Amino acid sequence: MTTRWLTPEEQRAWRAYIAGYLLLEDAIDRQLQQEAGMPHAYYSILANLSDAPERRLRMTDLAERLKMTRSRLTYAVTRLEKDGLVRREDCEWDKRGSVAVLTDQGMAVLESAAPGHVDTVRTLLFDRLSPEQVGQLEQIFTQVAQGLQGDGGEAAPDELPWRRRSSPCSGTPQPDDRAT
Amino acid sequence: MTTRWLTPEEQRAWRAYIAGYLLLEDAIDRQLQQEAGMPHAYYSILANLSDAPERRLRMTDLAERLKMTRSRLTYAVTRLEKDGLVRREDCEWDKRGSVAVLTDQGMAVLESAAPGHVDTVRTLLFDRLSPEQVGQLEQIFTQVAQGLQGDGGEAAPDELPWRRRSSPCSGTPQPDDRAT
DNA sequence: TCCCCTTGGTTCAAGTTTGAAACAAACCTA
DNA sequence: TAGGTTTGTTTCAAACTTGAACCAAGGGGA
Repeated sequence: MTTRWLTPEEQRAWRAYIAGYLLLEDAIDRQLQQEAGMPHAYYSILANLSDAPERRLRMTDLAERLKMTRSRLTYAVTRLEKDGLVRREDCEWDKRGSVAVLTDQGMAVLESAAPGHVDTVRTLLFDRLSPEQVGQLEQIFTQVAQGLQGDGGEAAPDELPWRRRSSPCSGTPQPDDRAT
Repeated sequence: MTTRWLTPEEQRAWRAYIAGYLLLEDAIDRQLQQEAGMPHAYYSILANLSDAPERRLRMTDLAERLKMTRSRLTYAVTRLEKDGLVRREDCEWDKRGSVAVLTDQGMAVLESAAPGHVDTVRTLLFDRLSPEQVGQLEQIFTQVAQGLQGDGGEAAPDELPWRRRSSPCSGTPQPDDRAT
């Protein structure tokens, strides 16, 4: 099949997208590095844990939510643990498991960094978009993400027995926020 | 000033965007790594050079176009040079300068990798978007990027004398394509 | 129960990225 | 034209990411 190249419109969109997200991620990374001493991905780990029940999540769950590889997460959590922001605990009913828990210190760091981070995201992104564009952005990337993870199947996450034991290693999502 | 947190709509958009671009970049990187033995950023270097007049560009110009730091580019070009895909030459009228040139071999590698890459971008992104969404994507990220580079001022790049000497170290943009 | 296959996590080496120097050439100004 | 600043590029160490092993432990099934 003879390659279907990108149309001029697609090329422009692609270029704009690449430039935009590179600049945006760069700016966010720098801001967080300066004000919180960690890259965006690490901040996201803290933010994600803070939203989870009991501030704890199993490594694999966390990795999946953050779209990180497990080894990357292992490395990151090790660093955050050294900094005292996260603690690792064993999962009781699955001896293979490891649970990352946000410490009080981690929560404190997160709370002190959050305003600056949110402000950056707002200033650099949302303040420049109309409400309609915010909706379009969500719609576009939701479609893209679905195609990329849905591909695998993602069996409906219905009642996996161990997810409900009284003292869960990980919990279920929750809409709260510190902006990723 | 008391932080203006993200609205629910903004939160959803932000989360979708983060997940989407992480998955997308990951997929693109893996595809290129497998089929061309290099990450997306490196492919972009080749693609960008191939579009430039005489397939050559000064390091700084290249870095700016690709939104890369200079040191990152230095490292990348050194690697590509080892692979024989790019060659470095001295800039004649500015002895500080260094020019990256795409070799024939580099061009060949690029051309063999392009179809697969474009196909990936198309399948994962454009085939999932309506024509309107493609336009929205461009518009949104153009606005974002403008805010991020325009901030610095970016004095109108009017006639810098050396840019026009008969045998330019770098040239001017050009709309052609191999999908970044 | 004994195997074998899958799953959850970590480890290790190799490759990349970052940011802060270090240099050298080009520019400007007095 | 000497001296100081800016610009173009590389270098270096430290941090981060990747992917391929590796090591349990869990889950069947014969």
